Amino acid sequence: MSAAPAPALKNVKKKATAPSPRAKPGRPPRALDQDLRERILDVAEEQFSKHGYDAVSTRAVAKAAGATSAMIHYYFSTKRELFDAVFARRADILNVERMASLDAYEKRSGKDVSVEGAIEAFLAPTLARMDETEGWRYYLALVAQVGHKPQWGGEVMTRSFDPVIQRLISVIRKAMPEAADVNLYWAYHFLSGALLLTLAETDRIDRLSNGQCRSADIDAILPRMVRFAAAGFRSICGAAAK
Amino acid sequence: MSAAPAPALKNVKKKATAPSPRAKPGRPPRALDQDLRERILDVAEEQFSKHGYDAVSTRAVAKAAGATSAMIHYYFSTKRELFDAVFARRADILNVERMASLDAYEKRSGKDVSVEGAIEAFLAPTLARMDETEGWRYYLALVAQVGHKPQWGGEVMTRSFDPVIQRLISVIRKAMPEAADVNLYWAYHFLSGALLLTLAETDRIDRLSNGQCRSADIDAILPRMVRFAAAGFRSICGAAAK
DNA sequence: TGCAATATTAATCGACCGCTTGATTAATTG
DNA sequence: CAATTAATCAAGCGGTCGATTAATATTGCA
Repeated sequence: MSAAPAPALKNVKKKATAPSPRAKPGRPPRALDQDLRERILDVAEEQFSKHGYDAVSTRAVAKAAGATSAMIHYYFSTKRELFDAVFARRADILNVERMASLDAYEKRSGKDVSVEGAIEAFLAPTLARMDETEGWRYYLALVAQVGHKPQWGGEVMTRSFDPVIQRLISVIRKAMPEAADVNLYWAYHFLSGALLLTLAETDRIDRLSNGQCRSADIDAILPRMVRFAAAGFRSICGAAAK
Repeated sequence: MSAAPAPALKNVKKKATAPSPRAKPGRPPRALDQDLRERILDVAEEQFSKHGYDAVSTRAVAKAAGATSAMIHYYFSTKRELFDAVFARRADILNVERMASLDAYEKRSGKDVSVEGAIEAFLAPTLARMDETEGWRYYLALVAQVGHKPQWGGEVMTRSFDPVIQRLISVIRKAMPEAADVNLYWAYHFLSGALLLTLAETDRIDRLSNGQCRSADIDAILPRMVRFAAAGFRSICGAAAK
């Protein structure tokens, strides 16, 4: 029997949902670190975003966080679980905000729900984060990558974001009661693509437009994206659509 | 000095444009391969598409192609050049088709150029390929990944696809002479995102819509995407846009 | 103070990485 | 047939990968 508690935890292999080494206080014996843990998450977020999940080693994350690679496995067990933690951290924040934004819009608009209003309520919280911190920009670019990553990328996205998307569509449906579901979903698919490419913040559009568009210029993007998508929704979901 | 010709070629390091090991017959000594080379490209295309560039090893490509890893470096020198070869192969085909499609549309529509027509001419050749072979589907999903890949992803996309995009915008401009360039470029940005997410063929939309949308159903996608994007272009580029 | 849980490290494991080497095979041409 | 050269392989290079281990340092509470 080993005396080390952490390996003991690992040996039984993530049994239930959270093999977290956090203070699970039968008796909280020590000021749990929390600090290094967050630092690891920050660094992993940046590296995954800048280079992609597969191009980043746990060693590289450890070094940049000023820790050893063993610490990463101590707090997160596997590289994949480290990624999941990175992804979930801000997804939870974002989902709360988006839901609240949609709720607020629906409440204040009463029966006068508009497609523009719903889409704006959906997009604004996310895009606003791009103007906030580097960390949020790293995270959102990571979301864009994951959304186009084969294998488990799709599952991560579905698990994290589908509920709020269904909520968005339900609000839009109030603005267009005659719309067929298939068309609503296809329209969302197009909107989603536009959003993800924006979150990626590659400077493709900057170069293509010879500097006339700046991919970080949220104030320019948000109103245009709202109008673009709303017009798109109407054109394929509206009464005129065959 | 080594007797082996291939390493000798490598030692001077890709000097000019094409260090192709093809028969450059001062005296053609053997029935040049061409066969294995294509097989390697096919396999690399599939693996890069399915797992991502960084998750695929040259050894894995070699094994799946029924060759040794040395053969990959013999034909392509480095992993990155193998990728570039994979990417360029079908990009060249696609660009010729897209240009021809836009030319043909402009010619046959005369002065009655429409936004819908231009966008259709731009999208149709690409989407049609998705119904053709597995190879094309692998390739197009790879394009979607690269378009959201940090670091050198953006440069690869720009180098390969920017000319035909400028051509598209020039045709659209004929349909909307009053449109400001900034708006045209932002509108294309949104269209591009929608297209890339479609090419990725993750089945996110399939699950989200509970099977009502199928991401492989090009006949359903093309007309909707054309209408969606055209309405979007008009809404932010049109005379009504402030 | 002692004890048990947490936090951390250095060392290590086997597998795999991109890439290179030296040699061999096979086709072609003079 | 001898010279030439593309095509191929088995083996190996130095290095990194994710993950584990055993030992130790630190802490909070009884």
